[in-house]
Amino acid sequence: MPELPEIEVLRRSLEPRLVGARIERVTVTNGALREPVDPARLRHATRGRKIIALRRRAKYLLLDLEKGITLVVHLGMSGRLTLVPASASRELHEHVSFFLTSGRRLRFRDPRRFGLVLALSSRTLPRDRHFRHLGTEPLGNGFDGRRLGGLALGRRAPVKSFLMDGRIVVGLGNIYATEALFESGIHPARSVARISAARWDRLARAVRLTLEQAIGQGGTTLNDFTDGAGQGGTFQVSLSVYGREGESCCRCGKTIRRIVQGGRSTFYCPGCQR
DNA sequence: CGTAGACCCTGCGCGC
DNA sequence: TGCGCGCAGGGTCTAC
Repeated sequence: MPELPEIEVLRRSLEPRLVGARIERVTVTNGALREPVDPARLRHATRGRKIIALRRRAKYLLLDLEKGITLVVHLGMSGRLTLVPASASRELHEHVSFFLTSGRRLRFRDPRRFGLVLALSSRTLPRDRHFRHLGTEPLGNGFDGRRLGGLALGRRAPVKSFLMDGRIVVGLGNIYATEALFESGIHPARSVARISAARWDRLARAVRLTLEQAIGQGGTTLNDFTDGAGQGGTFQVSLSVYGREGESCCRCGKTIRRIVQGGRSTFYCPGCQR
């Protein structure tokens, strides 16, 4: 479900409703997520605290609480975080819920349980093992072709795998890595050792543009992504190649192909991408 | 060191 | 209609 644009859309939708709210009660109905949730620890770290800010790092949503605690939420593949009335009935796969003093409840639902909910010290969070090795933010100031090309030095990986490696650049998953490569006319299997400076520039621009447009359209809703109010996005209709195997390329008319890289589907146009 | 593959888990759509 | 299969937006660990 969620790559950088979806998490950013979620962050923006929740921010005005959550900042200033206080966590009153926490329930954990199934703590068997990517890492087991310790209900007592989670309660102790969050109960009674006010939410003071919402941030995003990579695909992690960060809720800063009073007294130096940050509540970390990752949606994995199928996670959803929504704000509902406290009295709303419990959904299937609603694993963790934060009841707020405002009479609402922040609901974490995640059928596949690849997601993550944990409380960390805000101060040491950058050094935490989940964050320590994360690469550069593609919407940040320092991100350009030069930086990207520099990070590729000494590597030979296919450019698609390189873009999806969170130690290099964060936030790009299967959809947006695929789309950015189409936008920049680069074949996904091309080795990063064989990409010119001009192409790194084009790629960095395409990454930024694709992510910004997706955010502007509320993210990509293929099956189930929604923002914090349950609203879906529309970027799926703007996808040029992702999920379009066998269709004609919107630019050149050639048939879009699907290959498998690192166990994931990659879609590309053999006419436009070299 | 960098890279490829297996694995975690549930749900859905497809072909038979 | 029911069943088995392959596939799905992420991340981590292992073996080479």
